[in-house]
Amino acid sequence: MPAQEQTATGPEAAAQQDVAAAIREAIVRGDFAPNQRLVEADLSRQFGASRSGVRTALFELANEGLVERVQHRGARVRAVTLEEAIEISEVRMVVEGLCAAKAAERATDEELSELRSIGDAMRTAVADGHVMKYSELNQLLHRRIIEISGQATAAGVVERLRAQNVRHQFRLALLPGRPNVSLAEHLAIIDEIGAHAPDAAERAARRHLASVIEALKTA
Amino acid sequence: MPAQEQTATGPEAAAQQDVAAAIREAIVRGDFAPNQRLVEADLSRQFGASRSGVRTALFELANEGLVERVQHRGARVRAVTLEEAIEISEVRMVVEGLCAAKAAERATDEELSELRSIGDAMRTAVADGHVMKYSELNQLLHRRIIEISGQATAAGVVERLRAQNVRHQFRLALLPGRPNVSLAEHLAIIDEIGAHAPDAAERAARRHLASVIEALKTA
DNA sequence: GATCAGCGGATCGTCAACGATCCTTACGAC
DNA sequence: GTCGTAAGGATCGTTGACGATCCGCTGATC
Repeated sequence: MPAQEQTATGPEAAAQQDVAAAIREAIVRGDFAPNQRLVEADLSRQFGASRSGVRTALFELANEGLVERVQHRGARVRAVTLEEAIEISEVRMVVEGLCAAKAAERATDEELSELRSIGDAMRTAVADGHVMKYSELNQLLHRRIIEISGQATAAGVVERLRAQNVRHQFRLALLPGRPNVSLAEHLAIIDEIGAHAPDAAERAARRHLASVIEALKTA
Repeated sequence: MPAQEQTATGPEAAAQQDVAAAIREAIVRGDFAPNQRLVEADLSRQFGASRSGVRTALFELANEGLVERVQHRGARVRAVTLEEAIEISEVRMVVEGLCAAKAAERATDEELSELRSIGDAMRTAVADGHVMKYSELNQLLHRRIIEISGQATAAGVVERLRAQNVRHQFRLALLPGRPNVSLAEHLAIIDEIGAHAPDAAERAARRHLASVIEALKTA
């Protein structure tokens, strides 16, 4: 039974509103290991919130698929299996494909130059071997494309799905040689959006996510 | 200020566990009008549950997108605009396309004959002008295809989205001439799944949902 | 030595009451 | 007549405590 006070980074000031956000971040950052039990009383002490707040937060996180809840047995961090990670990526593949298509239709010149500058930054990040930086740009690019698409529903769906397999996504970025493959696919997406070619943009986005799925399978 | 006890169909025996399900059903069935305020105390009396249970339920429904919550101002039934209904259908289009493709890969002979029998039932329902029956078969077909695809993640996403625009979906089925168009598209999906042709099945599913979107726009 | 009933601790689910916040209405000043 | 302001009511958010349920352990029995 390990001690629970590992996060010494000042969590005590959490407003009891967004205790959900705090717990979510802790899970995503890996402070809570998969399958770790999340006892309401402990969390309430740890985050300086009431048990009701923690309880509400756990319900919310359960709906997002980040924690599992069993009647009278409490909550635990949900461990996303490889099969689930693949399923999630498959859904992301088609939904982000849709967003890429709509982005290709709607993107303004200003937004296009922003995407291209992200692409340039990715290129240099890969050239310089900055894996961490590339991973951030990766997320940024995906997010911006979805925002540009103006598809709020799709944005919500993808956001929820993305939170569930950050762990797998992250592990992927560390594979040697992976950034090079990924970079070309990302640049292709940007090009097709820049050409205002919806179908081609969708295909490019799907090709990229399909490649992610393949990488997941062989990891 | 109208009286709130309109549902006389014995809601008082609701176990405080699934009060969420009861409220959800009431919203979907139209017992609660869009934008109607949902006051916790009233609901607790109406469903014979504690305010805590109602509160938890409202949080859950908010996460599903069926109700809106504002800080200190309570919950109300979320009114799905036409734009949102279109967005939802767009996401459904690509996700159900994915499911159709996977169903075409995995469907057993038994499952195929089940799908075909649903198709036959739809045909006769349209021929006999049974709109209600057709609408039910419509839902059943979509659900079964998703189940056959074995994509649990996609199933969850679609289920959540479907609950949000039942109202629009339902209004659509009542359009004159609509069932005939819809029927042909459904049969095409079944055929392509039966032919174990993933790409064609995906295209057929997308064609169908695209047609739904067009119908929504002109409604 | 293995199995099973009973007990105790731990944890969750529920409840009622309190405090905080916001909207509405009424009142007065300009 | 219009605007600003203050009281009142309604509703939500939070707290603390109680009861219900489940798991692990102990000890007796076969």
